[in-house]
Amino acid sequence: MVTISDVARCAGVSPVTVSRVVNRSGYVSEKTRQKVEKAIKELGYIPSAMARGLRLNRTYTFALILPDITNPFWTTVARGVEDAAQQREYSILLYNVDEDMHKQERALETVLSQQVDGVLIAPHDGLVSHLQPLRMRSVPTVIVDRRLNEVVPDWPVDIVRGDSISGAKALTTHLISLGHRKIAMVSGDERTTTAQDRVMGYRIALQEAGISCDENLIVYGEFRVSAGVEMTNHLMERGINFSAIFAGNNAIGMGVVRELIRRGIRIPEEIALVFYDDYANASEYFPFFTVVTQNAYQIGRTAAELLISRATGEHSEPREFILPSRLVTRYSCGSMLDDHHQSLLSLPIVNPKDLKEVVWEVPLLLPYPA
Amino acid sequence: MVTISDVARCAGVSPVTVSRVVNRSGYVSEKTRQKVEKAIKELGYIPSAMARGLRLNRTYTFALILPDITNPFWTTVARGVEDAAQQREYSILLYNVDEDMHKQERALETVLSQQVDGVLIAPHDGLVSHLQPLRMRSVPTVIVDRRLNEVVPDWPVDIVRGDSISGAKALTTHLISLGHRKIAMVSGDERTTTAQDRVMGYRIALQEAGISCDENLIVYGEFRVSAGVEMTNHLMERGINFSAIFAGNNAIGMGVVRELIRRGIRIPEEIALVFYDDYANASEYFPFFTVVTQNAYQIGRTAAELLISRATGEHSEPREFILPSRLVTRYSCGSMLDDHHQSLLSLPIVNPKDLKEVVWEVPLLLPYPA
DNA sequence: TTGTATGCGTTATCAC
DNA sequence: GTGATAACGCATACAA
Repeated sequence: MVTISDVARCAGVSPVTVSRVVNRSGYVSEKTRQKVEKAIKELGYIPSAMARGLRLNRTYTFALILPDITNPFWTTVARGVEDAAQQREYSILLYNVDEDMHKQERALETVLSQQVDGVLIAPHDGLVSHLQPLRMRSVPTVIVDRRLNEVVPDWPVDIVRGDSISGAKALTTHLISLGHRKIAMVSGDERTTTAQDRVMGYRIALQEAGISCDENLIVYGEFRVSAGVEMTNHLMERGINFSAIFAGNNAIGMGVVRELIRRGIRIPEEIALVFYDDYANASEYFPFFTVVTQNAYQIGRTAAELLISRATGEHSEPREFILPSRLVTRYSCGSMLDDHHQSLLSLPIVNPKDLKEVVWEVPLLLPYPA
Repeated sequence: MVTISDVARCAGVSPVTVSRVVNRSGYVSEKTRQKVEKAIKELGYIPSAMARGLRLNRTYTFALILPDITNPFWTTVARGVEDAAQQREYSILLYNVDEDMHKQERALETVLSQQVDGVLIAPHDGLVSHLQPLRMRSVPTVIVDRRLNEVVPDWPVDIVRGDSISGAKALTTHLISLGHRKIAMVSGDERTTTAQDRVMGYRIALQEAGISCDENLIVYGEFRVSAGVEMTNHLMERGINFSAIFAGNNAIGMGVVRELIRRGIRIPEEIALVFYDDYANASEYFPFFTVVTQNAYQIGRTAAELLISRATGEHSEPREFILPSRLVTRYSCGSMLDDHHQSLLSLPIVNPKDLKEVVWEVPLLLPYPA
């Protein structure tokens, strides 16, 4: 390996001078600079980020801890994070933790040993205790698309997320406005704050519509396609009566679709369906369900930028960004469509030319009482 | 920050002893081990991976350089890589390079400075010169889902990929067997070896069927949805005559679908469509096109395991793994379906219960002449 | 403008 | 069994 000393020897100067040239710090005469640069090129010298990091206590690396890099929502978040990081010369260490607390703990431990400059994490639950390692060592942290269940006055975490409560309320209200009264909520893991918020939004919508909430209609599982299949199956097997399904996230929604299709149940004629978050634009190709979409790319980008700003000391007080969501309905959107489009409801697939795409900016309903 | 010396002081031993306890190396008496372990716990000591890396010249980190972490194929590869790495306590540095040679170069430079133990890369093109930095510093390297255009006797790179030639040949033959003679090839960037191989397989299939290849039917673009839209548009605008489209990858395929739907062209009645690689199981939900799928997860997993094996010196001679692909056809697969299923062709969407799913292991056709 | 000395946190080597 | 010493590659404080 070519080190700074090799370059120094080759250029006939001291290592410090090479360092100064590389980092553009301190005074270096034009002549020596050129000598040094020539030597660097000749030897193909590349500074060791590790040695530099050890010395400076800065690695220009962030950790990105996600539940599932296979889910289009999270990959788009990751893409936003990566773009912002790359632009500012930061690298990203990726950890996939599967909504598994054990894996999350291991990832956190590893991350601490790596001395990253910051952590972007979608924590499995809202307990601060599970992020304790980050807090103790005051690692700059941004929480992505989720939130904490507690207020932590002495730990300045930033949060970038959508407003799941208002999004879920919008979806539920949409279904109610179409005449649905029995709406099944097929949710993800109850411990995640997004699952909590989406169920909360669902309850609020029902309450405001004067519909009593049947607890049998609320099912918790995992944020995965297979869980969507299983939960749908479970509901059908138990013979529970409902005319619409609210899928707690995009993967669950795809599972619901799969199971309903398998059973030969037509969407939305027999059972209507709404998703939280689209699934790689599935709603565009398969426009028989309605989605609330968050701008995942922007969430990722904003989170990374915020982390850079915190890591470089540009801000220190905690910040929370709540990005807007949109309700997108392309079909079965009776309450929003005119008669002509209503009549399309009986068709299983519609030529998009005949479709009116309705996009509705979901108003933020914050703050909510605890 | 708590260092090894702090622990040593707290336990009343020397740093070396602490190191021995942490790494289970050398002899340590049971009594001191307990003292040290108590001190570690009390102080919350976490070894610095950086300092250790500097000393050992090993980071337990791999770089994963991908074209597009938003594409379900690559995310599944990434997932396989991550799983294998996590299992062996390796971390993954993720770089997204967008089939952009400039970004790839920057990523490589960064990666070298990080002193990763190995690199997993889907190189933009097959030129060894563009991987020169890795070769010069003999960084253990595995090429993922692509290959090199040159033979490099003195650089032992491993390769894990599918056989795009045979896969593309199978897809093309499938179309030919359905009666198609004018098949448009909507390919990705001509510089990537997968694009080259898939066009090659397409040509071979035509040739074997005695169909002359109309060069106007071959279009090159990017491996993205938007490019799929544009290329389809381009073909239609130029009034070129064809009855089927071969999409060079999954994203392009989704673009083709989007544009055909937009134009109100029915798939496959008016234009048949095949994809290379599925798109998040799109073919399952939307079973009117045929795909060749690679086991992306296995590709990623195998690649990571291979890299671990090389990084730990378990093997040194170059290896190439060619994983099998499958042709999956669920609809419009006239030549493979019986009359009943043939009759389904006129329906735009079919209840999967009525569908015969045909999965065909694509035989490897290697080796091919250069 | 350049160089010397020092230390970042760790572990291999050798001595006791 | 345990400890002192040196070195990994770099950048800072200080001296020249």
